[in-house]
Amino acid sequence: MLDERKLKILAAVVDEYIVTGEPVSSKTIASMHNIKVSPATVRNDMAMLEQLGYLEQPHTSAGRIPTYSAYRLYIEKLMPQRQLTPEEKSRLDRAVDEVEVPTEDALTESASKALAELTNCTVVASNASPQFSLITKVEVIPTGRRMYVLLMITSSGSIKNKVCRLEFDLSDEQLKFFSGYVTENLSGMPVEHISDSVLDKLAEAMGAYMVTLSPLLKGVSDLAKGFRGGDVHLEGERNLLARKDLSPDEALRFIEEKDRLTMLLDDSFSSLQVLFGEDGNFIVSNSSVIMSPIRRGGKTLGSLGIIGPLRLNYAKVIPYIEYLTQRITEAISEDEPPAVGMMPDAEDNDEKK
Amino acid sequence: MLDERKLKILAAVVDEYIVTGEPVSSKTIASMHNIKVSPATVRNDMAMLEQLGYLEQPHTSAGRIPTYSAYRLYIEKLMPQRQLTPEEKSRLDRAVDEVEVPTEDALTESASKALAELTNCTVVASNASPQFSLITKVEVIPTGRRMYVLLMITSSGSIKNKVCRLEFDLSDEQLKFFSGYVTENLSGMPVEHISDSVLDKLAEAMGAYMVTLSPLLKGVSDLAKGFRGGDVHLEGERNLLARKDLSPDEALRFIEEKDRLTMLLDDSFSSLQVLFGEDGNFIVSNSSVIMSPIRRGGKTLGSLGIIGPLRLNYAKVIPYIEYLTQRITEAISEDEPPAVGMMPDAEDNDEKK
DNA sequence: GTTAGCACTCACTCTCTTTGAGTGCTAATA
DNA sequence: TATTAGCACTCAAAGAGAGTGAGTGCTAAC
Repeated sequence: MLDERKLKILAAVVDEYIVTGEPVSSKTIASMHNIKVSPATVRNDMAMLEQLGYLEQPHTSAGRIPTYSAYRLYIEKLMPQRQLTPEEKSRLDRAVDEVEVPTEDALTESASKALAELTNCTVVASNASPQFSLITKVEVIPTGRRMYVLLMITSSGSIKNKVCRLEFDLSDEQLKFFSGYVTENLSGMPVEHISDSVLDKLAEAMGAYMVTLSPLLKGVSDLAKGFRGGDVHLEGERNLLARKDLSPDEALRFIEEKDRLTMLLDDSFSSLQVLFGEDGNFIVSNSSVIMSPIRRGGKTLGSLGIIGPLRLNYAKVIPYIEYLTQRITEAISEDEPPAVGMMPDAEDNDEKK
Repeated sequence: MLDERKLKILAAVVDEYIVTGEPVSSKTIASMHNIKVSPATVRNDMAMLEQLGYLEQPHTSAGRIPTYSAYRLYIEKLMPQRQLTPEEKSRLDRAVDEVEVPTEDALTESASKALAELTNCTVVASNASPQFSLITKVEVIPTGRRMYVLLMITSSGSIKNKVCRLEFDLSDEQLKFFSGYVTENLSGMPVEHISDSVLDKLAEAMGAYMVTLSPLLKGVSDLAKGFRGGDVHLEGERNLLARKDLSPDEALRFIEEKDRLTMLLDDSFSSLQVLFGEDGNFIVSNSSVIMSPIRRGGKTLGSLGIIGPLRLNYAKVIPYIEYLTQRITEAISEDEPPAVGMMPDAEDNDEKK
């Protein structure tokens, strides 16, 4: 039913439409070097492709445009398989290699910037699963009268802080006790497990200190909440808003409600995934979202991808995304698993240059 | 030349235009209860006001719209003087009072949110002068093998952090030495004074430790740079982009280049200031920026205001801004001056309830 | 199975007309 | 002298045809 030529024609229509954004006519297709038949034949095939749901006409006397099915088929089978050029490769490598401290977060951030720049699209980075984000350390630092900065660090490399004001000044011992005790008890724990009940137990165990320190515990709880709920971060929002083929209203809404994206992503998808802004979902109409996972030890820690117009240069962009996520995946697994609850004590290290 | 009636008519035109966005006709004005003359008379006055540069016509057979001069006059003299209702007052008070730790930054942030919500405009908050942002504390915290979080806290209450990776593990003593030494030497210093030469001196003085710790000093320098350059922060960007009477392109550009706003603000303006998106400046055309300073000890620490359409409900919005900035100004000066370089030692404090 | 030929469709563009809100001017009025 | 009624005038905006041409589907010939 879908013989070679029809597929070739379909691919040509998609290619052409991606470039021009105009409905594609049989004449245009027939004039291509790799198509050796007349416009009339192309028309017949196009009519067939339309019946099969791959093409549609805005109106009777117009050319054809691809349907979502066409894009899906195109991405899966039809599009030209491109290799990254050495220049592209080195540009992408740079984004990964220049990161000083290769945590998941830092790598993703640097990669996002590069990707946004190279594709002129908006980059989407999701920290899919807070259950894989473990608490590494909790620290309290005095900063002025009765003011304390509470610091929480997670295994993915995120740091959040919060200023707490207490009723009392705390002694050095108290501070040390608190951070030591909390770190010891919480480190290695997934952020999303920090519930009020966990903290209540902690408070009980602290006994005498409790009254004094409870505002700090409250702070810990607030910080943990801040980490929870898969973050979705966008880079280069302007690229989305600036596109004239996307509705600014919808784009704005997407940016505001970006967190809802996590729900649309297959819970622990293990390879590249493409979503379209169709009917019901909240993705901008006429846009596509391409996401690729960042994995470690069989688990999907997060994902990186882009949102762009439906008529996107998939053949160019997809290899970028695949390469970057692969490099990041490598980078975080070749690094030793992040230390958990480590509290370096006063051991003298040799200091060779 | 500008008798009472003409001013009344001008005010009425501005009021009406702000509401409808359509050119205002003589008939509309004449039908208002506080105007007791016929359309013909209004027309005569309007012609006069046009000659004086307060009104203009989009085309011959249209009504009049206000010019920038008209808005200026309106804001200065003409607009109705409104008192805040008790509800409004309490809503604004809440934004200031609910801030747990009343630093300039935290107050401004909370106020921004409230203001954006109440006005449906985009809120602009500027931290005008980094020279008034003093370093309060620098701290290093170990977080995994050879990884350290560097923390910098300023007098305005901002906290920034950076992860550094070293070649060696540091002992507790080394860490303590570093943060103590750096805090001692930098605290009280304006962030913008942290230059490479200052740090070089510090490095020299550290002598033996230097080689080991120099990546940390580099980190300090990076952090200080991050604080520098008067921050302009926007809240509720969507309100700007969503407005149909403003160009999305320009709005986007404004959001991206928001920092340029500091240059347009009078260096140390001491009372409410209104800017319009005119001719050359980069402010969105047809928009107005209203900023009011936040001061302390005769110095302008920052400012808070909004950017909205030219046809803005000034009579409502300006009192909001004035009230909020005044409350913030009070809040930060009634608080004791922020402790500088304080490093609480192990002194036992009494712990009465 | 492919293609040339041809009638047909329909968005787009252009021009022309109509409409009506709003003005400026003039002459009458208080 | 200030105000107003009356009227001619202007011009953007909306609507109505008419013409154009890119593109199609169908049929019949190759």
